[in-house]
Amino acid sequence: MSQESFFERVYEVTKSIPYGRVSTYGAIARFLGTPRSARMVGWALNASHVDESIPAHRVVNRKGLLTGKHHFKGTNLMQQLLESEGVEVENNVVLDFKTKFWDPNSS
DNA sequence: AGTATGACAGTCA
DNA sequence: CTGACTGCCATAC
Repeated sequence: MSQESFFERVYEVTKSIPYGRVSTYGAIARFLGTPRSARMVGWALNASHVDESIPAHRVVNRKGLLTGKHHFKGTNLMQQLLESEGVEVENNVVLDFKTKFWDPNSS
């Protein structure tokens, strides 16, 4: 079974997000087998800041809102990274979110 | 063991 | 689509 904590699983999935794509907490949580623990995903990503290899900026809530933007080093760093990958962001919200959305389960 | 917290999701208006 | 309320899970103290 899983010796690794819930967090490590979130890291694996988050790092599995392809370039120019974004995912949601619910999708990740569901991929882990706990669709109700979307909040845990956010918590895990909060601790993910220890590992810079985790593209947490590609993870947004179901509304495509960059909720964790305030958790990043720079206030505009998260948006900057997304735009750099081809993901248009306006007012902390991902444009064409449904098009950029990537589901680990559908992958 | 119980309480408090959290980068959410789903439902209702 | 947005705003407000509730529910759920896991971690930390």
